[in-house]
Amino acid sequence: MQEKLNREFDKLNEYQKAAVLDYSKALMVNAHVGSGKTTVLINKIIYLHFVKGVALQSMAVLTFTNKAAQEIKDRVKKLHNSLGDSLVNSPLEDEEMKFFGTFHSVARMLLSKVLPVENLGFTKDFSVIDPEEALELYDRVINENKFTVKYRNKLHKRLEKLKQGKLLYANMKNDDDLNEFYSALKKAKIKSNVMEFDDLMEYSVQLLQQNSYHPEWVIIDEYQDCDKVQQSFIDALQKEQAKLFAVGDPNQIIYSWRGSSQSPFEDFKSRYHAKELTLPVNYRSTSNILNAAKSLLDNGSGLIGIREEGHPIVIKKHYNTFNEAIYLSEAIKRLVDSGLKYNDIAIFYRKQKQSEVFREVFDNTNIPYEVSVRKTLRDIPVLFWVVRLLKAAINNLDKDSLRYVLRDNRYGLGMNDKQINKLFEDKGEANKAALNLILKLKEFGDWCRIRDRISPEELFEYFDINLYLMPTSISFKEDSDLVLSYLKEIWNYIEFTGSTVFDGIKEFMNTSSLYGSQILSEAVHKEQNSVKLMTLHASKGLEFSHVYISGANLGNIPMARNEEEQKEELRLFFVGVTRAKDYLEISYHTSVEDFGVFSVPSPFLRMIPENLIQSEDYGSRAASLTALRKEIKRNIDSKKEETKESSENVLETQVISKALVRHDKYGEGRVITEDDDNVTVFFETYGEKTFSKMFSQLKYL
DNA sequence: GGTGTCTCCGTTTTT
DNA sequence: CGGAGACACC
Repeated sequence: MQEKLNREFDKLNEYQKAAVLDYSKALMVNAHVGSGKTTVLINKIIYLHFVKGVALQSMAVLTFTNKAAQEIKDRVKKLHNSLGDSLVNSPLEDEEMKFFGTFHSVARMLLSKVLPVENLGFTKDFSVIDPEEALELYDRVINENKFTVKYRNKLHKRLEKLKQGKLLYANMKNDDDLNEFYSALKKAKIKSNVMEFDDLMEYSVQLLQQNSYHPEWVIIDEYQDCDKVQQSFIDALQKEQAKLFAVGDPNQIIYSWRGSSQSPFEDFKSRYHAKELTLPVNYRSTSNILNAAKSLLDNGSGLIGIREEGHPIVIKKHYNTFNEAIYLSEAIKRLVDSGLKYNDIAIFYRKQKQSEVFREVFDNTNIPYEVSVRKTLRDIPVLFWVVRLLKAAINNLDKDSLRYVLRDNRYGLGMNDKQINKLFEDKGEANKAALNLILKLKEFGDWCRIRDRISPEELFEYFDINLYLMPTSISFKEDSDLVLSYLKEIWNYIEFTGSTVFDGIKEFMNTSSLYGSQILSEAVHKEQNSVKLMTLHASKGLEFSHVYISGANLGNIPMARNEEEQKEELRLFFVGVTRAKDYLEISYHTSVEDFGVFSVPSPFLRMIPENLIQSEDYGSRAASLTALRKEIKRNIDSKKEETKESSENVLETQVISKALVRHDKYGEGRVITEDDDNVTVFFETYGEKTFSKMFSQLKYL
């Protein structure tokens, strides 16, 4: 056993090993990009468990996404079982990792299993509602109390601001009842026994502070993304007693816009007197790519590469996204012909909207692709309807779900609010179908209790679900298959937890909004061998052999804003660049229609040293090079006319000539000639030098 | 209730 | 710039 462990730890490099074998009370691991962060985390857990004898149940392992949590659990399980001496250790059960999960799922677990949530007015089987269910609740509370609330379509944002003590639409002529609404909402949530995502964190922090629970170890993945609430959650869990282990990369802070600290690492170190270790070795990228990435960092010297030089970074100028998409579909076909797989290739962009053109062109050119968009149960209406039906069945207090089931006109009964209110008040002509459904919902608990075994099919029949799916409709087969496979998913869970059908469904439904998208992602990822299209944000944590970053224009990457936000955009760009293992291509467009985006390459491109770059003008091989140039110039000029006032700096540096400039290496010099692409500068000590205009780091004085 | 003017905001997004 | 909503006025 000990030998096996040693062999396992010997696979690590010296820095990784130091982080794993450290036994400080609080340790922060500064894990550079591609340095084996997750491997260290897994080995740390195994080390603590087997060497230091810490039970897995007494570790809280916190991640941001379900995907990361699942990966950690899978890998710990695998490593644990491969090390385990079958005489001493039995295979690892999921139950032992019950405090491994996202911040929200661990908070929920604590609230429903450990902490006295009753003190706040909830019961242990409260359910978690997603933002859209919350919106239904908001509507109901506003209507019931006859509140005046303006800007209803931005209510979620307004509430968020309110919680931060700020106001959206601060200059409203006549105030509305937002504050009153907010306190009424709090009460309504307690009455319906539901919590929103934020409530999970807020309430668990509150109760943790008042009660004496803490785990032995708190282990945090991607610490740089912690927002203030998550930090106080860690603090409340730690309680000056639990030991801490956190990994993260300050160069990859890309979510501070939702309220993470500006310097999470410094905060952590001073708060917990934490020791810091570094993982510097990047195994992922060629040295050209890694050096380009380092040039984007303030202090990239800590990052060490081990790979060969590789292909230069290609920077391509395209007329617009459409032209680029055509070019890419050809390029991708060539790559695949030469042996690369579609899923080795990814295209990143700043905004979801940018994916539309790629989809269209790839559809027409038969390139298999997959776009990462947020998918929830709500994106499959039939499943969402069934979920609401089951929620109403297991919780008769959940009037919002009942309303949804009755109101929905595709699968439900298509009733309006007036009719539903009448039904609830026992007035007027009763709708027979509705009464029948309500009766079934009420009796569901008893129906479950008097049976030992219930199959998904029996449940399907009990509610006459076929009837609601409309057997004559075209989508009937598809819909009923979806429902049945979803029910089977629930039954797997019931079997796994060993609970009764009723309790199992209840537990599953109460948490479905926390894991909803995860269930779907497997269905969505059926097409494995496809080109992946995603936003730069979504690319974090992934890697691909070939990466194309599209639309590196000023106003897009970065979206021109204040300095602090620009720094974050640079880190976002850094994240995108460092996803590439072997080949990186970055494009910018000369014709841009988007509001706020300019026909000018991103200033970030000029930060990359020229010697790492191969700059290509797509279409320059065509005969009409000059025509194309002229067209591009016309475009830039017309855009300049339009936006003369709004954009000062970057445009101007390209208009001034015979100007005094400074170069990092050659010092001060004077511009001699300059055209669309190049600048020739005379330096006192070095003579004449010509630079590519887009990428040289000349400063105009 | 209809119409014209004014103001604010826009992007990224996990749970 | 363009859309959504509030507000003022008829």
